[in-house]
Amino acid sequence: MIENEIFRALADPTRRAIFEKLAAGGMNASALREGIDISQPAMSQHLAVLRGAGLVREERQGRFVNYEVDPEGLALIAQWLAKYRAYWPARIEALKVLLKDMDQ
Amino acid sequence: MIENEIFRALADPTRRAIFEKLAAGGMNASALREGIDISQPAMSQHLAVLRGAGLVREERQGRFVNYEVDPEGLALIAQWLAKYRAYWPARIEALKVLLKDMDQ
DNA sequence: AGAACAGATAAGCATGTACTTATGTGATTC
DNA sequence: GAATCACATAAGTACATGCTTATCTGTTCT
Repeated sequence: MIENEIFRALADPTRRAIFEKLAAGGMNASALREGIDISQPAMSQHLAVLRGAGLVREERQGRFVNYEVDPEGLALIAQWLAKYRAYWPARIEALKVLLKDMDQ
Repeated sequence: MIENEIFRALADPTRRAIFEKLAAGGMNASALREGIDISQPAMSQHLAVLRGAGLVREERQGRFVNYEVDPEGLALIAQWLAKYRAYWPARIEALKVLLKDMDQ
């Protein structure tokens, strides 16, 4: 069940920070470390977890490995969230805006 | 940062099962245990975590405590997710449907 | 081929987490 | 008011997790 791995992956604040950074644009593991106080192996391990959850995907580029957000994982979160739409408060205007964006 | 507590709360499959059960309708802690093989203290602890994350709220009713989904937590997940809308694949039709619902 | 570099993997360790049993607290019933 | 019930809290334990240092793999450059 990958849903489990997604939530487990996002449960760690460091991993959410990495993911957020990647959302601004794909980059390699070394570039990702800049600004985040983290060792090389730790970053590698976090990326492996994010990758296993389908939140991130990698692509070898020479001796670098470029990482980028994988929409797959986000889609699964969206699906999970959609199950509980009956409870979303009407005041979440952000989501309405979002829907309009998607309808274009 | 409650965002952290939300994802940590949902990282546990038992807690997600509890939350899902509550989404079908509010009920007390004993009723929640039915069908889920879990001890009374464990259930109580899980509910405390879900409550701390803003995913669930409680209401004393005599010697029972009724639990129900708290939209607050779901709203925060939606907000988190909305930050990455640029990456949502267009094929998530479910969300479009959902937006139409909200526009009504 | 060998040095240098980007990154992954291995192994060990300290802390966190989910459970257990035991007990405490508040409300109801007899 | 004493027993009972619904639930919370305490304390202990086994396992998971995130880190560390050390080492390995794969690629580039001279």
